[in-house]
Amino acid sequence: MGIAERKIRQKEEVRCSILRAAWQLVTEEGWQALSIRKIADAIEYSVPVIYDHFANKEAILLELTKQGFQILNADLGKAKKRSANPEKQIEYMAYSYWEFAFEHKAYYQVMYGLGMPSCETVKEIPELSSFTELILEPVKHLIHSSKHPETDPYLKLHTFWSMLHGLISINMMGSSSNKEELNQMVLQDFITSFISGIKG
Amino acid sequence: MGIAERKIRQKEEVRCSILRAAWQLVTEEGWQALSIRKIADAIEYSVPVIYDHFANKEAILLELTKQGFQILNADLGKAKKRSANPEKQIEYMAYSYWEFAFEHKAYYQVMYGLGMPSCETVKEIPELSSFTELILEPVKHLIHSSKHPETDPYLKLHTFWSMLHGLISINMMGSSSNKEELNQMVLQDFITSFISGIKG
DNA sequence: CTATCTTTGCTAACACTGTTAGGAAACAGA
DNA sequence: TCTGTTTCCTAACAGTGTTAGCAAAGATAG
Repeated sequence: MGIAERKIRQKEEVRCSILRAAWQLVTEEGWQALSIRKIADAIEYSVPVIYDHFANKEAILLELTKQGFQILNADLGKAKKRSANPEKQIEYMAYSYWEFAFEHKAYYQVMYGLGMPSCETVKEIPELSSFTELILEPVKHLIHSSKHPETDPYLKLHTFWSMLHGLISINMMGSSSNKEELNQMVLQDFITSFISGIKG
Repeated sequence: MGIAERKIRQKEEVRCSILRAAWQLVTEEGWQALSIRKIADAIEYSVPVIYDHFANKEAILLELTKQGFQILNADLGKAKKRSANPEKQIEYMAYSYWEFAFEHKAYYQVMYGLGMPSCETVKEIPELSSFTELILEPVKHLIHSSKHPETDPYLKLHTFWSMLHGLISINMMGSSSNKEELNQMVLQDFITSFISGIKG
């Protein structure tokens, strides 16, 4: 019965095209300008078809968020492999995270800028746990060989993530001039500060 | 001509009642649920009257943002006065900032959660400069008496603010259980990390 | 006191938004 | 061919921000 399979494939195709259209609209006009009707226009279907594939608008954004975390995870994985030294790993991952935020600005804004409102639902992103575990490992190593080996690594992970996110979000809304220069300094400042904070 | 003055006073009263109503709606239903029509209902005027006092919806939110920064500045000012030691001043101010965020959650979310979108306009908040200067002073002192007195204080201020904001925003969307405990630790962790980062 | 002119505040509309109910057409299986 | 399902659209509901245009009330001048 290849006929049922074709239907499934077609359905999947529509679902995909919805996400493609949504993503294009987000990059072109910002995620706040995203609307169901614009998506419907883009995929050349009527509005209710979208609701056969997604429960609501937020579900679409959530899917894009997942995609974002997948890319971020891949980037961080690569960065980590560049060294076996935990200290260097943390540094490279911080740079990688930073680069992701500014090179995939649209993704980052959907992932967090959508931000505080819908973040009860964000907990249910499995991509998020791989993300945390990726960073957790070198942090553990670093703590282990520090002056305070009893430190809670989850606490440090939390701090790492939060600070990095804060730096990025404050920077994103900032002066827009002297971008490259300041960013480089702020990031370096953060990394040394963080690592020296663990070492004691 | 007391008659013109009365008119001005009345106009100011309406303007005030708009902000009061807006604020009440924000605290009750969250700032995303705020709508011009709900405000109009609350103040018992028709919709267009609101546009005689504010250019648009965002202008109302911006006004609330300003109020938020005024309160925050007052809090930080008090915290600072509790000690003459720059190190302690930074610590107290960090605590104060933290407390503000969690006790005036609605304000904080309007101030930042409105966040990245409308933050080209946020630059034009004069309250923001007093805010930065308040923190800048102890940072300068601390740098001056550190191992690296040539460090840029603005860079450190930037780092301080960003990290604190990051900690708060990540914490706000978090597990909601073990709130008090974790928060206390994360905050303490940040402060020591930051100060030790300056000292070298 | 009346006529004019300005201010004030309303109704109604425009152009959107997310979401859904209900029906028509196309398609699959008997 | 007839029946039942799936697919898909039209149209509507209930909102949103924003504005044009008009009527009533207030203030000013003759």
